[in-house]
Amino acid sequence: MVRTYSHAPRTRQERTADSRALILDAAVDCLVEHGYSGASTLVIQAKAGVSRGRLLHHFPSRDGLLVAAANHLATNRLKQTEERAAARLEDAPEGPERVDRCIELLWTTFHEPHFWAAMELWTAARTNPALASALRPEERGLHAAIRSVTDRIWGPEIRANARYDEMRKLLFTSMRGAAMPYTFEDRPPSTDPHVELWKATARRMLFDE
Amino acid sequence: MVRTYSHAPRTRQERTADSRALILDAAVDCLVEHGYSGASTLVIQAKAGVSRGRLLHHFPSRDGLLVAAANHLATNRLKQTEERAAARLEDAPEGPERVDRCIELLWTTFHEPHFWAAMELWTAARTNPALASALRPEERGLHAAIRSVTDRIWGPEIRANARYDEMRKLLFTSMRGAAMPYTFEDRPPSTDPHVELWKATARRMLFDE
DNA sequence: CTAGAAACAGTCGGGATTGACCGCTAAGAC
DNA sequence: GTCTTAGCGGTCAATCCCGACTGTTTCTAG
Repeated sequence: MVRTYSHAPRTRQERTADSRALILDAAVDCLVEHGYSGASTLVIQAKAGVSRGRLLHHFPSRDGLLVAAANHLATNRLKQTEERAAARLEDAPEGPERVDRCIELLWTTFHEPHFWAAMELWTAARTNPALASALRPEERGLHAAIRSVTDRIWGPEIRANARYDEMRKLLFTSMRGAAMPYTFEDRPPSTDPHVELWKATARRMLFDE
Repeated sequence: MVRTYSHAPRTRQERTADSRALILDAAVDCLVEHGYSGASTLVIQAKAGVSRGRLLHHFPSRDGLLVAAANHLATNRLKQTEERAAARLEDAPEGPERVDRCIELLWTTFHEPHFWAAMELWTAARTNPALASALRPEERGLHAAIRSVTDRIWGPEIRANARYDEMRKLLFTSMRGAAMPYTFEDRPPSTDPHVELWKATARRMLFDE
């Protein structure tokens, strides 16, 4: 069957950009919904609502598609975190009371779709060298960006603390480690006992002594 | 082709136990080598060196096999940790010097094959309810056991410390979180900068103030 | 000792997945 | 205006994987 293009006339650049974004968004969604092994090209193309030809034209191999999805995810994840941070930063208090708010805010970023998508990619990267090479530089940049966002969340006052850097690293890794079991636990992460632990530890590290 | 059994005569119980162990060990190996999606029943049966009939007789479905592999892994992981701990505990000093040794020992458990196998299962469990249900009780038991092993590693002196429990939880989750990026990083985990951070933090939590 | 079930061995069909491929349309260079 | 090529649409062959199934041997209960 032959079908004429129904799109409004567009430049090639626009078309390519649209197609890629459409497909990559779908790929990330599928990663979240079905996991790495369930994110087949067929499922992705269905989710994106594109033809097989269109998908394969832009991403000739599944590996390449998922590598691109990894990069796509990194930039999006950062953008989202920045927006969210900006939104919740306005009425944030200073001093010790700010600690609790910050920890709660940071903890939420560890059970969002983007986090799970990233985890799928990390896990898959362990046995997929192409994916690992793609992830390495991307995650480095992302990490630096995450750090700057985190710094803004905590605010200049806390950031000036001598123990701030240690606390930041410790909480970041601890939260990631605590988030993992929620792949199979179904209770709400917001009630995680670690939250209180983090609050107490952060307060002690920053304000005691 | 018809082939007579070449095995020495054995009871059914023994045979079943042998077959299951053989297959489950292979399944865990495949999980480590090829990841969850690469651990197909065909690959596992090849690794185990068993016929298709033998594999399917004991594990009629791939899901069931991987669920069983999860349980198998849990018990083995614990056993191994206990042995290792016992071996390295003998000449361990007491007091602050013990802290460094303990942290190094604990950190090694986060880049062993068993850890990666568990991570594959956790990740897969997120989009696989059957696996998630199997993991939940198993991990609960494992967690309790891990805790008791950890307690013995730290020793009674440190364990008596008021902040011990907080420190233990914090380090455990932080190590897990710090271990994840090593799916795509290829530098040696033993040089991870977090190690120094953990040592400093633990010492301060336990002995300062 | 004998029946019946467990413990295999090996084959096969159905379904899913991947990427090659052929053909067409429209964008953009000249 | 024409010509080249990017951007698709849709089909197909090859492959892989899972689990059903058939047949055979060994254990074990009675």
